[in-house]
Amino acid sequence: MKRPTIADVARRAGVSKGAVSYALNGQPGVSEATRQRILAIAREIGFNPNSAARALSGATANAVGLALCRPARILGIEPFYMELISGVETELSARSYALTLQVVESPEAEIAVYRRWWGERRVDGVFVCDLRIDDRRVPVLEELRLPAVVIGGPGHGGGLAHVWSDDAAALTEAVEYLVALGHRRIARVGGLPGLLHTEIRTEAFRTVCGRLGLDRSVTVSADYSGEEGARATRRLLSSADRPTAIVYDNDVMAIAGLAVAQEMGLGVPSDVSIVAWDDSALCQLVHPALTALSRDIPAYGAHAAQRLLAAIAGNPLGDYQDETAHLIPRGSTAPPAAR
Amino acid sequence: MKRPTIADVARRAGVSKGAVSYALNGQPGVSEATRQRILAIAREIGFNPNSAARALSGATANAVGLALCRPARILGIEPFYMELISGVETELSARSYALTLQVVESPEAEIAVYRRWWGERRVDGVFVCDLRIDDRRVPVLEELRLPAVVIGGPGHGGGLAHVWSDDAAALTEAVEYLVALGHRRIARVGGLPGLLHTEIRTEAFRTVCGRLGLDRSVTVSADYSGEEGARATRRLLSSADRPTAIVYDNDVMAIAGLAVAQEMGLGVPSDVSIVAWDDSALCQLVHPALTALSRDIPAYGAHAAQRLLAAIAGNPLGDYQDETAHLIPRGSTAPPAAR
DNA sequence: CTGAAAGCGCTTACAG
DNA sequence: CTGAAAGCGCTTACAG
Repeated sequence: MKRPTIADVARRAGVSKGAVSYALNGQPGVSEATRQRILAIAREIGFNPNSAARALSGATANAVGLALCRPARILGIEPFYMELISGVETELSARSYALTLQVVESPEAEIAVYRRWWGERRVDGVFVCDLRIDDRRVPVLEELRLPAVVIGGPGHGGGLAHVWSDDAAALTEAVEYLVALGHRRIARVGGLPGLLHTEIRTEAFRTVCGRLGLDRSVTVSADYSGEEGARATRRLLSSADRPTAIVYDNDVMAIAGLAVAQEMGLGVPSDVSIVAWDDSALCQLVHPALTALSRDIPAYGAHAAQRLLAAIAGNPLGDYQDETAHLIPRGSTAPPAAR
Repeated sequence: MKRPTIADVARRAGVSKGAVSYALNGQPGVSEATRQRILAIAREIGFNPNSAARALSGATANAVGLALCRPARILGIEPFYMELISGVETELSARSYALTLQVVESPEAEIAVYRRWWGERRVDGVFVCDLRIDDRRVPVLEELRLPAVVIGGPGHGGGLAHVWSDDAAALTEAVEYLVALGHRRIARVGGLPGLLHTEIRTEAFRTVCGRLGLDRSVTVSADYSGEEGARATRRLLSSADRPTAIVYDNDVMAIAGLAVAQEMGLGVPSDVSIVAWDDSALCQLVHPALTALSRDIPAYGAHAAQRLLAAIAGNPLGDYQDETAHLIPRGSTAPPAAR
């Protein structure tokens, strides 16, 4: 099959190629009657503008990029990214923007991808995930002037726009809830150290525990994987001063923690209460269902996409604070048993 | 920053733009010495070919497409797709191919996406997932002559190349294993009816149960989600003629089934044995860990990508049968208790 | 309101 | 082995 071009439309309509371009792009320069005639013909012959030609003249690729730097085994199991992508897509599809996805091995590789995308003019902008403190990607994106939206924050994104939610407040709510139930020895299994949201949560945990006088609280670091979540839980639950409640930085580690408790013959929630972060469907698949810090991740992605498209269009909207995750109590939390 | 173009490289090297193009693409037409000089300069000034310009003249977009038609809540929770994508990416990145991802709402929308991608020349080829019997996407892709690799099969892909694995054999192995343990009442919670791999498994289940004389075996249909997996399990376990073992079409439903059994006060594996399909890390997160039909999904994706790139290059390699999923026994299966 | 033309940055026959 | 030129299919000033 031969792809129809703008010239085919122009010939059929008896106008110039320029007129067709104006009509298709909603620009002034053609009469309304002509525009409608051209649009009808384009539809009839199944015309779609060649994206390469358009990119070459218009300088917009109509595509945005998302580079993910997590090992395959974590990417697969973490519902977060796919949910985020689903949300991003709803915005992008509506404006016929494509999403270019790339899985990278390291922050350096990710930076190389950005440089290549920029050089190839392959994308008009990018999403930046898993922001770190003093993130080396930020100055590169600023130097390239590649429009970018940081998913996460606040802060540490240089001049890049953030779409973020208040993790400190959410964590504080979870701890206060556990304390209201009567817990005093609360532990936290944190995500990868160095990631900004991990650090924000660690700091918030320290703060709220200090304020409430929970002096035996502790954070153990893990990498968001089930294996490390399990290991951290095993360590916590076999310590002399066993916590009565554990807050996890994602749902995968929380589920692994639940299995470890059951394995060790401890009841959940009778012996240990468990709170998960990120309330994917996973949390309701297990028994007992997990109390979780929930938020609408597809919406989060959609907001990020809106901001990125606005930045690309030259109307940056600045930072955006998304809803704060809120606690959904389920069967995995209860008052601690008297011991 | 101004992006360097081929003209910048040519000027610096004191050669024509054509010579630079030949040098960069490994074509004959420049001496080895000149080629090296040109490559060094390109590297030095950070030149990357503009992908739009290249696509416009060369007719290749250096991108392939993947359209996924599953609701966000299932996409997020099913590790399969992300693992597949990870594997696809390893092949694509190695050849500087980009992956364009699109989440669609319906098979019709997916077909529209293919037509648009083709018309826009946005991708050089596509992956087709979740093949159905008499799949309407197949004739469209053939008509468009858009190179495509079907992930799944065998059969029902028209002239499109398949990368598939023998689900019938894997399912048979699982049932034979359960029978060897002593089970006679085996149920199956199947995936979405209409999907080819679901139908293949349903047929294989019927066949092996017939052969082994398991006349009370039954398949219940679900949609791969945890909710429906739980509902189906609840139905099966509350029936008078309760099965002693259940085989699930994915890991998410199996985990939901495990929770339901525990909820109902049934022991796993003492009262019910559970076998999951697709052995993601999830299966080892729960307690007891799930016996699963395991295969290397990133490798599956990588093979599909190799085939697609070959087809795009004009050297179609034909169908490819990937490894058959093999059973990994874990704690969720055991001989049935005497009743 | 419309048409003819230049130009985006490459690739690739075609001459030398 | 190398250079000059056409062409891919659009967009967008620039004339009319």
